[in-house]
Amino acid sequence: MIGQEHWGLPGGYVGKDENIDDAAIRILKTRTGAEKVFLEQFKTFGNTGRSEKDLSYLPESIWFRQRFLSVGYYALVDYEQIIPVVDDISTACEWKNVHELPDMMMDHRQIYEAALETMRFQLNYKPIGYNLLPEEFTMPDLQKLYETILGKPLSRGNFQRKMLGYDIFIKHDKERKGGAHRSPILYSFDQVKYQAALKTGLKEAW
Amino acid sequence: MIGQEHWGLPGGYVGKDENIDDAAIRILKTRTGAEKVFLEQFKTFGNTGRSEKDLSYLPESIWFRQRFLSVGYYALVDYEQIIPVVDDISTACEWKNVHELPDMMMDHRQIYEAALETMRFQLNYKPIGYNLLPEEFTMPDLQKLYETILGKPLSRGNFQRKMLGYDIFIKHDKERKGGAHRSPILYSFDQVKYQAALKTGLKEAW
DNA sequence: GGCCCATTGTCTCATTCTGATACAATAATA
DNA sequence: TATTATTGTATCAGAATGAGACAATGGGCC
Repeated sequence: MIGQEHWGLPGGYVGKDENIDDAAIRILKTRTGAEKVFLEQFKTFGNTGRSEKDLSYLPESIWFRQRFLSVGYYALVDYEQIIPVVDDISTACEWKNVHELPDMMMDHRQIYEAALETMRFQLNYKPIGYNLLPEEFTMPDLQKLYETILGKPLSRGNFQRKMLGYDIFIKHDKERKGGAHRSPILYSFDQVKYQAALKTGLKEAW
Repeated sequence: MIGQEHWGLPGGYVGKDENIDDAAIRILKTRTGAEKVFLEQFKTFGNTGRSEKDLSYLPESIWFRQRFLSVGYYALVDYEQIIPVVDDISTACEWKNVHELPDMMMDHRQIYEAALETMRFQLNYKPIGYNLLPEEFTMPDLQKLYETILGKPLSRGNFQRKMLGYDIFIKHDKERKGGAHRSPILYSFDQVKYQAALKTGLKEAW
């Protein structure tokens, strides 16, 4: 952020004649190039005085000197395929490792944590992996993805049992060779079932 | 709503120097008198053209002719203890039966449905009942509350087993007499455990 | 080619959770 | 005292979950 030593989460304005969901799609596309990925609103942040510091040296017209709301959205993308793009008010834009997050401006840390919490929670109800894994992947691949998001290890056997129980995969008749051990079976997502599961959810509640 | 034949959900403006959570608390208090009840943000609505009708006969300054966002909050209150209060731009404000909901302005129907969905979902993770039931209540009372929210009947025995398993109640050594049948046992919420369950959630996820 | 090792697929077992149902307890009433 | 409606509680089968075992397999090594 120009004139600030702190990083911030990427964001942008909502156009006066733009739906907020469309704004999220547009901003994601502008800043990352990503399209048609999982993108969901999770929470709106609207505390006053969100910027603790004295910002009077900045022009009054700048957004974070006025009253504003941040409608939080999070997206799931494959970071290797994404090149972050700087915007007008920033000096840099890049990926950061979640285990080495720098200090962030205003309440962005809190926003990040709310997004993470929502995402972990959603993991129980919505399938993930499409767009995050290659077209063909193995169960250990998928498990690593879940473990990364949850930040903790999962039991192999039980993970596989649970996932396959969801019945959203297409099993291929081939394995991925490589490594001095048994080869894992390759799967793809069954798009029809995957999309259906996204809508109806993986679990019933009551 | 003045000049409109349709009803709307109660709402209000956020002050320029007011946190949105505080605004929700204030508006709830103003319109219902309720304080210190369960009140939670669930979703933000920001489509353009949310009012389908031609509103050009109204002054441009009126809020729903301009661009606006609605940050949705829902509260749980005992409707017998609440008297809805009219605001400046409305002609009436009253309770409606959810099974006989009138047509609502703009996207308020959608907002209502999102709130209901969130609430039903949360039922699995957060205890409810405090402020909605009298200080002392029975398991059948609580079950009726759940059934009302979920809109479907639940099995008696299993409901009781599950609830008591949460261990958030204080069991009293008395029953509520009345009716030609066995008297149900009276319970209260254990405030410490109840509040703890509100924070940590009733279920673990992964 | 035969042996070893790391990882994977799959099975089993015990525990817990859930849905369905049954039955005994109890208060009001006749 | 018998009847009835509702409640408290137990039981049973099935599903879901956590922990662990074991066989299968591909590559490296000799």
